[in-house]
Amino acid sequence: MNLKIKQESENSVVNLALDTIKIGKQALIFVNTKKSAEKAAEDISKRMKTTNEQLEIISEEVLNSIQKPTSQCERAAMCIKKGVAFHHAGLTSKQREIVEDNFRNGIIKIICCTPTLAFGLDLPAYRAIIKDLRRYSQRGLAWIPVLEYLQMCGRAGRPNYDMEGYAIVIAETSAEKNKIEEKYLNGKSEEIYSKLAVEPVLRTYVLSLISSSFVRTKKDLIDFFSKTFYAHQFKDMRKITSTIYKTLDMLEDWELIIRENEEFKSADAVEDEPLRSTLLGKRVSELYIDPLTADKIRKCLINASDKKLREFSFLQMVSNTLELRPLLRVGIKEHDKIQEALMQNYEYLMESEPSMYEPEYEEFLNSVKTSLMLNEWIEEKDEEFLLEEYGIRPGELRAKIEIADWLLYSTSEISKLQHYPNMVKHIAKLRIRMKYGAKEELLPLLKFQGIGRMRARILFRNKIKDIGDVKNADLSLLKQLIGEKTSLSIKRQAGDESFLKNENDNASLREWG
DNA sequence: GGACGGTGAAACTTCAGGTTGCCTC
DNA sequence: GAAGTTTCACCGTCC
Repeated sequence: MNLKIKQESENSVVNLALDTIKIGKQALIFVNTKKSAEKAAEDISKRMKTTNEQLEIISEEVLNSIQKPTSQCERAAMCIKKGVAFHHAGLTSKQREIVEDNFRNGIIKIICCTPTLAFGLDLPAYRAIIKDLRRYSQRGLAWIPVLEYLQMCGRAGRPNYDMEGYAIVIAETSAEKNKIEEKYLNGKSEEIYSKLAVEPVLRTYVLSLISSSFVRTKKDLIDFFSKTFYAHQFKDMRKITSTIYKTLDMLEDWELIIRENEEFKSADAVEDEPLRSTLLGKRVSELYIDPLTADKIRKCLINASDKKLREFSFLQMVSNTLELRPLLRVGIKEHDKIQEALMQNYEYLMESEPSMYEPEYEEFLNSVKTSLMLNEWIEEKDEEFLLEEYGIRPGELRAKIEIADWLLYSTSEISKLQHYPNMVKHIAKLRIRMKYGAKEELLPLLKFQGIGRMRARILFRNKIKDIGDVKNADLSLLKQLIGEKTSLSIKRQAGDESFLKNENDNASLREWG
């Protein structure tokens, strides 16, 4: 099919976007990095002359969706004012939601996005414009899987609105055009491979089968796997069996399962060997963390018994797990700085530092950087600071916090089972601090509903530091500091009923630890 | 002569995403 | 591999 697109600029993506808007339609533009999503959105928005009231409102909303807007928020807001948005994992979930909703209702015309939008989310557009079919990988730039290409094309055409939809792939050269035609337009999509073979998945699965008593013997376990898609695809049952045996050995080493009878131990051939999970194994399976992570936590707790601990200790421990990957990367120029910070915190490490010459050292340093970043967060550094200093965007920060929190909770649970009850309190505090990004001194104030790190800090600065202070505080001062509604609410939560007029306010103090 | 500023080319650097897990109101 | 960023040499200007 031949499209005639007016060449308003040198940039074919911009031209396509402008043309789409001109014919009154919408487009999704797929690119391969967050940065280029932002750049593309900016380039297009610069060419848009008009804005409207609705867009102004959405733009404000996006700008102010976190307490203190970051440069990313400002950039997003600027674009949206012109009806163009970018969308990637660096936006907060609130911002992403705003973009998605307003694309659906037609107010936003163009979204420039990373592959986020190709999967899962149902966001169709008249045109799906695919700018990049190659993406950076270990071996340089690599062509993306055909399946992914199909996913992106699948966004073209909105079932209830348009009779048709177009997927447009941009090729820079004719050689590229040929390659794209051959690989994507006429090529076959890849086979789907079972992910069960991936080690972390396999060991998680094996543990869960045992701890839920779904399988009771080695034989049960092998039988189970022989019926999976993995086995069907892989065919070589002998190899699978040996992998599973190795997994069992690991789980036993990690004290997550028990092989009940000693006599079975020596004889691998005996398939009736009963399998049972330990108490720890059962809990780990319920917590749904990687058994390897659970083992790391357990060992760190043992190590920690004769150590001084700080927030950094826990943050580094949870950072250096598969769950938290990808970690923040230590750039070439930061290397010395991070190394130095590590030296300063060395005595607080719960795990032992790998040798500088081991391959895992790089990832270890990354975990140090990641934990330093989380540490800054709980010291009340704002998102813009973290973006500038650590290159982490608000959305990514939130994602990391959520996973780290879950791992901290798991650590707390494991320490209960392993008889380290004194850890529990520390971790509970740390979790709250991480949730709010607040220093320890704000903890009492954070118990109030409607009070986050910002308001708590304001109150604290004005010598209102705990529930008692709130109770005794002058209401007019409170109103000045944090507004009328919140003031009345926290007065009530503090048990000071003397001002009470607002019967509808049922907020009560948050409870924890 | 030297400090400063602007310019452009060369040298570096970096690069997508995300499901459930738990509990506590 | 390519886009974006930093570095650096070079040149002109002003004091």
